[in-house]
Amino acid sequence: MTTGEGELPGLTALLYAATARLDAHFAACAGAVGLTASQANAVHELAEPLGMRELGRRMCCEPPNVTFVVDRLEERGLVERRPHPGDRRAKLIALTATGAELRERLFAALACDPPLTGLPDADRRALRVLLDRALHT
Amino acid sequence: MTTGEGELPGLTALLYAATARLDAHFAACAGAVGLTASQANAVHELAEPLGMRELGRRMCCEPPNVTFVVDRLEERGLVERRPHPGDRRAKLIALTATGAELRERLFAALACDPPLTGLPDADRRALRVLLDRALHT
DNA sequence: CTCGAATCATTCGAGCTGTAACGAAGTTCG
DNA sequence: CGAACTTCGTTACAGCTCGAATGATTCGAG
Repeated sequence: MTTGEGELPGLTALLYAATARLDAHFAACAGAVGLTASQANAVHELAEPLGMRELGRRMCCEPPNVTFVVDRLEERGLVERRPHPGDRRAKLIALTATGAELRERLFAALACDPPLTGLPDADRRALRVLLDRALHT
Repeated sequence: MTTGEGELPGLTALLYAATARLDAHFAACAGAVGLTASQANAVHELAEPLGMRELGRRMCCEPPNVTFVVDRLEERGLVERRPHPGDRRAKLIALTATGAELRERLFAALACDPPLTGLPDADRRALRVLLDRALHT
């Protein structure tokens, strides 16, 4: 949550600040099309119909959460639960026409002025290398 | 939430992965002393008695949240609300003896094997520079 | 084929988080 | 002084998230 006392002061804070920037941009784009961040996360992943479980995997969250978010999207007519052919337990979540149109607008908003774009490519590459190293040690 | 389509693929994911690592360590340390991450965040900041507002500022969250978390800590006898001398609106949140002892154990846990420690100092410095640059552009 | 284990989605309970609105207390200014 | 504004903490409400438990279905071992 804060420093963690062990790395040089500031690194942790900088990492949190960077992800906060990313979150803010995503949430702002979601809000611009009338969605919450979580709902937008789901819509974002629904390029094609997915089972609840697979959708949860791609959204990086647990199944109950997917149920909750899909409920809200279904109430608004943006997605529909379809029976899964060949597995009567499972369901396929698919965007409706309205949902698909909204997904297009979401992507358009996301492409507009994303964070970290001011950083030169060389720096971005260096950042990737360092973060990758940090995560694999 | 995910890529954001505009930076090189992976940078966003790496940043989220890094902060997830930090969160996981903090939550694990909190759990080790019987606290949730938010509760531990509050305890962490309570080096001295603070007003609700100031505590919220340091925890990086809104006032209602502080009320909620302090409620739980107070129920467990880890903190107490004291009247603020000189401002009858405000309260001072202070650790009890039990709370202070638990805070010590929290810090001990946090110091034990923190993330990103395997990274050489040079890399850490480079990371700081790059993140700082990314945030100020 | 049948019974037990695994998997799917859901529900429940708890906690976290924010915005809006509130009453109480302090501050400012005519 | 007294009215208007601000600030303090709280409450109410809505949404997000997870772990545990549940019922339905599928799969696998014998």
